[in-house]
Amino acid sequence: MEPVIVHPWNVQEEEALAMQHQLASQVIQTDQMDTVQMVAGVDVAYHPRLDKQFAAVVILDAESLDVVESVVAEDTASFPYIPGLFSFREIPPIIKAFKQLKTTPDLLVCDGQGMAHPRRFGLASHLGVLYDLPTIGCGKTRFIGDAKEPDDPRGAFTPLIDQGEVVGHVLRTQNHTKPVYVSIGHRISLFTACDWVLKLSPRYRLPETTRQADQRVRKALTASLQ
DNA sequence: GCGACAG
DNA sequence: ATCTTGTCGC
Repeated sequence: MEPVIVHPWNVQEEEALAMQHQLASQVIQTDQMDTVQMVAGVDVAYHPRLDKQFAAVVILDAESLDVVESVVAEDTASFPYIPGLFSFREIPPIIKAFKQLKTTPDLLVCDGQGMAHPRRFGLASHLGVLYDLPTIGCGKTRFIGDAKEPDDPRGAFTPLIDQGEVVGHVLRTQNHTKPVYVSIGHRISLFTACDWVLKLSPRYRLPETTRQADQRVRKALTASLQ
């Protein structure tokens, strides 16, 4: 599948910032999704030299959580890692992987933030707008905002607040386990996003989508080292 | 100026 | 993200 929006990636920091400001206005913060049957997960891994990168996209059956399709693409990173401009480093290889996909997902879960971002346009929002897909940001660690520690039971959450605004939820997906940072990517509400993260994390801290994508991308990376 | 800083 | 040894625990 191809993006519905195409824009240059060989940009400098200043232009990338301007693009984020412009594209952020297109993010939809309410549920605009059909019945979710296919859920996608995406992840990127790096060669020890940090210029070679691999992206994996997996498609899971939303009910059984079985993997029904997976693709991997290799690329050379051209944009440096700059906090706040993460998507300009990771999306190019992800676009390569998406081109190989036969299945169109109904929802995409990303390893990183959505609106929990300085300009409310993290990786998940960027991918959502580019592909016009409902997306969720599910990060392993905090990027911006402050929050109290959520209570013990799985499902408990606290608001993640930045500049007086709720930009995400700190959500506990397993009892006595470090919580994850959930935020709106695109075309979904924060509460629906948390419901999906919980549904996709029946056994482990991270959603199965992220785990499966991570597993495949690591395998591709390891194979390339031999 | 200093500290923080998705992956 | 990746480099790294052991270690504690289910």
